[in-house]
Amino acid sequence: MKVSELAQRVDVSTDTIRHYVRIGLLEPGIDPDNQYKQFSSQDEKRLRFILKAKSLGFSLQDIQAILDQADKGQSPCPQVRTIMQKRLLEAEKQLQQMQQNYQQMQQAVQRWQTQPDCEPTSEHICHLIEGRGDCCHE
Amino acid sequence: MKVSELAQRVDVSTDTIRHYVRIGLLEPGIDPDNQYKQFSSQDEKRLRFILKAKSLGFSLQDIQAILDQADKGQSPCPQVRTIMQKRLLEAEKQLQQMQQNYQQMQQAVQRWQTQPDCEPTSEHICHLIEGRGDCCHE
DNA sequence: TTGCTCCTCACGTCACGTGAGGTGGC
DNA sequence: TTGCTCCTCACGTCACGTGAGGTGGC
Repeated sequence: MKVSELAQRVDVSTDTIRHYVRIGLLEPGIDPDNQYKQFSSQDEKRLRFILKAKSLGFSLQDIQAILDQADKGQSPCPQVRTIMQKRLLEAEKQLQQMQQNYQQMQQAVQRWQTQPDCEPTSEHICHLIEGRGDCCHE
Repeated sequence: MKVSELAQRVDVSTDTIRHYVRIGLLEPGIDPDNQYKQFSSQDEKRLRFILKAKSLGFSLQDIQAILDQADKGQSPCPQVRTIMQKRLLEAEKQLQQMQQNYQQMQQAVQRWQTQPDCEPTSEHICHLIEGRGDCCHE
């Protein structure tokens, strides 16, 4: 099948598929007459696998390594477990970081509700961002 | 002061400062003799402002717009409030997304604890990623 | 002269998205 | 011929980090 058909079947953009081909995750056949890519049902399975792995937090590089291993006929499972551990730790840190940031943002918005708008001075650019306290009224 | 001194004082890398200069967030003077950048204490304040704004979730583009407004002598506060609303909503969505992903990752790891490693087949690349059920032992 | 700092390109990161410019299929 | 799809560059996104190759200061 052609790019657009595959794209429809698995519900991704043709650009995404082209990207995966570009970086070697997918290797479709090529029609020698017109250079059109020919995707087999194996390619479709491979693509679905890629998307599933992505949704579990693997990077495209991770997935490349996993597929390489499997293509060699060896079990990718040990690698999968190792990488996932790493990604899980990273995700935890990121999540905590995001939660902190989010709280800070919320708190800022709350504080700002009782603060007026002010003109910038040579000392302060924006009192909302720079901290609490009043501003313009000397 | 020179790049490295400023970098030390506000605790960022010289590369970060150079980046901000490159995109116009900072506009230090330049020593005509040696092309060295000369940062004033106003530049330092500006940099501290940038970092504070960043920590509140503003993008560098946001900050550029805010600084432009303030440089014109006008109050950046209304803009600041508007942008923050937008960023807050975005952050909320991202946070929820990350939380969902994180849960999925955790659940996957749990399931995998009772699943063995298996060789890839023409039908399956990695049963861990592809779903539940057993694999190799037909 | 040595070792440190400064400088400017220019490319890499991550996972695509987006033109531009050209071709095949019906 | 028209309108749609396909193709390949090649650059943009975000906030820097990282060489490479060269220069100033002490």
